Amino acid sequence: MQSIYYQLINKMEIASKYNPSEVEEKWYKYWLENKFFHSEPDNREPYTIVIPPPNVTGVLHMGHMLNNTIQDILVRRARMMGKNACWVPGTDHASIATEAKVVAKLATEGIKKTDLTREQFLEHAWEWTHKHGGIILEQLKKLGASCDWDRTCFTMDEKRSESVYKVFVDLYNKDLIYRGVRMVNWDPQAKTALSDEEVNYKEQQGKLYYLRYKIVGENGCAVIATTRPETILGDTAVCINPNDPKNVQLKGKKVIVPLANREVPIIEDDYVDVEFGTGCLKVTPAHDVNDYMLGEKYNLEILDIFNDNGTLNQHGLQYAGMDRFAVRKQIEKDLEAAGLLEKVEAYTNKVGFSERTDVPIEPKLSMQWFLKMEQLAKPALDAVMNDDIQLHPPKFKNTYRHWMENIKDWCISRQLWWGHRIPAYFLPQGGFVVAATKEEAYQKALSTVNYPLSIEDLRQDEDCLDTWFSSWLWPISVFDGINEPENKDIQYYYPTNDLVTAPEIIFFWVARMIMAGYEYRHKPCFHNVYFNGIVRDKLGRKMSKSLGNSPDPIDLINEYGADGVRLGMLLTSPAGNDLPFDSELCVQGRNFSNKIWNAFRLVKGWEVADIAQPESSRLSIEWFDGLLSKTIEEINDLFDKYRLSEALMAVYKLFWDEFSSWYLEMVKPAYQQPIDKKTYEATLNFFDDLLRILHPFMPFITEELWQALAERKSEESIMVVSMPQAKTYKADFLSEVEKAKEIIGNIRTIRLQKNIPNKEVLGLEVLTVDDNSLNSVIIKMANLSGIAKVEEKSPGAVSFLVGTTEYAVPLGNNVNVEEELEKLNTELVYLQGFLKSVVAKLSNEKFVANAKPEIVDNERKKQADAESKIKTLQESIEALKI
RNA sequence: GGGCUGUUAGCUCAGUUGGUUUAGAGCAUCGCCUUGACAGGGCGGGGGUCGACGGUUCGAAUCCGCCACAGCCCACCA
Repeated sequence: MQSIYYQLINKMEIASKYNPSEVEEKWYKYWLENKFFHSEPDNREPYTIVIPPPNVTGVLHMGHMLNNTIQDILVRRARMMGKNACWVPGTDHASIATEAKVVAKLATEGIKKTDLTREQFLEHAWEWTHKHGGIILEQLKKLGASCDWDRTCFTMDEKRSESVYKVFVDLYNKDLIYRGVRMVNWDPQAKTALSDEEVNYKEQQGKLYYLRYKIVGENGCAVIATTRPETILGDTAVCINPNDPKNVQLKGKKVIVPLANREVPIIEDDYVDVEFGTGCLKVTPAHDVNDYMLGEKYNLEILDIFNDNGTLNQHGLQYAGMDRFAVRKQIEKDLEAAGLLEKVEAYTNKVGFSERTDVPIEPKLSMQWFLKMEQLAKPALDAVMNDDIQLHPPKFKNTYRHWMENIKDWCISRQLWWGHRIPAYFLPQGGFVVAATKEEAYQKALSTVNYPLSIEDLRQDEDCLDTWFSSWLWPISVFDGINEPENKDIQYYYPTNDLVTAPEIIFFWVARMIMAGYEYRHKPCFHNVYFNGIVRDKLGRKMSKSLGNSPDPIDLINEYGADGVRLGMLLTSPAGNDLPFDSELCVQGRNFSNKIWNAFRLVKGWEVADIAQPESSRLSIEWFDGLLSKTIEEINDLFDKYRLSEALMAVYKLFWDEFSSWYLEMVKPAYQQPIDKKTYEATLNFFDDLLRILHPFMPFITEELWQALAERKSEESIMVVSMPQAKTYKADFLSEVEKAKEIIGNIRTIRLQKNIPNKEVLGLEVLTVDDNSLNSVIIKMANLSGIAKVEEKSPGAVSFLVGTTEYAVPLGNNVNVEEELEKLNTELVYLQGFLKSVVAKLSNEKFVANAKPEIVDNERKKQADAESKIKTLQESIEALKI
């Protein structure tokens, strides 16, 4: 099959433009059929990446595109470097996001979540998941992702769920999980607690209300400033700063809460800012984090005035049942009417909003499950600080350390149904047991209670676990390393090698995975973390659905080809830097595809004959062979440093500038002339090597051309051949070629300036005794009749310097003396300026005394070179003047 | 408010313990070329007092101080 294709493409007129859509699907299918993506443990060194699981019902956006392109490059390269590469794909159940989508979908059908039982709701959720799930994985295939699809996981599939329950029970048994009343960020719309990380603070134009609290047994008032007058119904104290001279008269008194008419004490704490408002603070322990801390400290009563949906409860008195914001408006009027409102000022403050529902969050006391973090954080912090786990770029180390050193306990419960239900079972007469299954819980319960108990008496906690509580196990759970800690896969693939993710989730996910890794495998879960930037639009705005500024990656792939888009994403994307995306970048990627395609057309179009190899071709091959090795070394080094964009640029220049613009031109036979066999074969070998180096970046076009480059057996693929290795090369020879290129460049410039067509053959004189081994190449590339060694250049020759050697192109009457003089003078002025700066340096005694000897020697050499060049120039100028 | 980054050509970025011609790359821009791989091309050019000001040094884009601006993270004064 492959050979037929090979013959066809050889005979056929190849199209002048590369058509990606024709080839991409074909090769992806070919790779799948041959199971090239699949990995099983063997004797090779493993290379493992686990995908950051996208939301199960999500669709591919530009961020995924960038993230997965990088992973695919790393995986494909590792595979070609001889490693057993395994990239595990999967999806995340994304409890809040998915539940929100299902609720919204049900709402369009007129169904309220509260009308459904948990089981009914979950049926809808699973239906939704099956319908929309996995789309994103299919989209990943379009970009060429070489994931081991046989290993696809879902955070809520059987094994992953089992892992979650096991870990919960284990941590509970280790006394790291506890239940407690805490002030949480309550989302009254989603009716769930949110982590601090899920709250966005926004500036709001609000009001600052000054309220009068009558002093008990006196005529006076304490005036208190607040932004939230509705919370006075939950006030259980008023607090002043003990060092505040303004409020000494309040010490030890009691005041009456307006409207509620309750007496509350005045307490003293230096938490209160003397400068703010009146220096008096109302304390509402149930509805403000800081007030809660004061409440704990002074043992104040806690009065919760809200229902879960943000309306007021019975403590809200006459306002019971009203929404919190309606109450704020009403209470302002009522206070005013009662003469208890001193004044109202405009005030700008920051209010927390739910990341998911965009509703103002309500600090609320609530019974939640927590995971103690201090003990878990310790090894995770050390691992990053001592580089057992390296962050790329390393600037994130500081951020990481700061968070880990100030870590707070993780609230792991969420008031949702879609997710892993907390495996805690309440007993009929109080207390609870924690166990992975209801049966185990029952057994455990029987041994703790001394009353008759049936399994139906157990009531499982209604809440779910935070989504991250399953994803923090991901590098372990995808290999089933929690359930079967000794299994072959986990032993072989763990620790994974690289993690590629966005810096936004360094705490949500990365830090927690590291903790889980040490807790459950006593090893790092990966060795390197590569943070890709955030994809922004041209104006620097984050791409988002609401702004509508995000292109659909699939559209881009259709327009520019997957390889083109991959290149576009990576071209200006150093690790950790945001990527201002512009489809122009994909144009550059597509143009490069086309360049490769056309280079292939050229080479494949050559007629091969049994003729002698020209000297220039022999030299060109020697040169490119060396350059290839040198560049491979550079690329390897860049990959070691995770500088992927720079590695890509090195390959890009190697192919475009060095191979296409120089090498191919050097060996190209004259029009309709054949090429010698030796040169042809060397060129095909170079092409083969270049395609291999390019493959991780551009998998499709490289496969297409590699298959067509030579006759291939079936089941062969570029993706499983080895990456070219650097050989030793002669650096001197490479720099000699650079000099030859400079000579050629100078002659080209002369042609351009004198309007001499490339077809016209020129002569070249060189004023030196040294031989240049590359004359044959120069003659060919510059279209020269020959190179003559002379002691004095011809009259009417245009000269130039390369290094300290002077070259001259005789042009007869063609020389414009004025122009020539001006050009030479410009160069002379530059060199004299340069010489002056060098001489100044060298005549500075302190420089000569203090600088390293090699630096001084180098300056002397610069001086000699400049002097020699100046002399040559002056001679040329004199000669022209005659 | 606290902390961490950063500021180099129109744009995106390199610049490796201070010295390698008077700062580089890709893209963009400009000029010229153009039947023989490729106009999605070739060749050539222009463009930066390295954010500002001080300091250390024989020598600073590079080290130190201060300032300005930007981005991110943390906190969240009622």
